[in-house]
Amino acid sequence: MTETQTQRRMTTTTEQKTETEQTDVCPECSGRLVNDAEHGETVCQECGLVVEEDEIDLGPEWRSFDDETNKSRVGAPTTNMMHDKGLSTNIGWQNKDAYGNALSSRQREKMQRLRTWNERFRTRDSKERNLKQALGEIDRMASALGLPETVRETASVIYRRALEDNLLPGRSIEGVATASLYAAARQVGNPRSLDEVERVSRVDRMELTRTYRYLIRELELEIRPADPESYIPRFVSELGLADEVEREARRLIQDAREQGILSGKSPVGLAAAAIYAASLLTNKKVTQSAVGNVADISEVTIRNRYHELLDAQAEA
DNA sequence: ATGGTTTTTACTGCGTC
DNA sequence: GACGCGGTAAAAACCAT
Repeated sequence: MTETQTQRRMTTTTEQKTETEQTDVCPECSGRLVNDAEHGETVCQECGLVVEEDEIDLGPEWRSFDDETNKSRVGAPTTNMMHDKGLSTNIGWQNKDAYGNALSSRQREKMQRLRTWNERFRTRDSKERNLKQALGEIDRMASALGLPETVRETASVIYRRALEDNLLPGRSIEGVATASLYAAARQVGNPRSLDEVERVSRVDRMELTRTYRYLIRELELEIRPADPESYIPRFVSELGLADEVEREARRLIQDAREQGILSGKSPVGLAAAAIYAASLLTNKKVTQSAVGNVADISEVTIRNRYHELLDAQAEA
């Protein structure tokens, strides 16, 4: 591109004061990149390549509505650091008016009342936002895990209780939401393993288990160890196996339970092993690794468990 | 923190298709 | 030779104390 062309382009754009120069260069043609804040784009001056789109111009509005001198609307850019994006009202603590003069005692009392109310509204508002975000999160994870409505409702009840009891401070909304969902799924007998929950959550396993334990303790939730049987139907259908296999697997678990072999072993592992054993007994064989995959259990564990299950079966 | 239990990882050998 | 399976040893994770 020649000098004159560049010049011409520049003169047409310099009027737009919102446009700012950048030091970056175009990945395509090495031309100069220009940030066009008005359209929310970063474009190349040479070839017109749009590098970034959908940025939001947080600056004052360029257009003026009334007289030509006032070209901004009010307020500072918003920030995500505060729950209300810094848009709420703050009332200063000093008993001075806008000019720094002391207030009369009557005025002081009034200001005190205003502070109290403002604080009340603000915290209520913050709780509501908190809840909204958490419930959205619970909903998202629940659908990702294919959990029914009842689980979501239970989860949101648990979350609300946590919020009411002020269990949130020091913990992330994400974490508590995830733990609530995990607890709810177990409570209603439609459990998901920690692995599965962790996969759809934004928090890591440590935070999840820690928060979960905390919730159980503080809210005194009664949650028994998950029943291996409750995992069986889901895994069976994911493997595309017949109902026959499911029945057989259930029977194996029940027999084992009567012999007291179940305690201490991971319920998911037992379910997986029962399915594998059942597939052998019914001649509908699936591989250990296939079962292991849908259940997130190692083949070794399946081997160990299914031997025990078959032994227990022989005893009975 | 610690120790006991369970699960996982990695590796090896065997039989089959 | 790849695959499914069985077994083992050592590491890692989990849990109650």
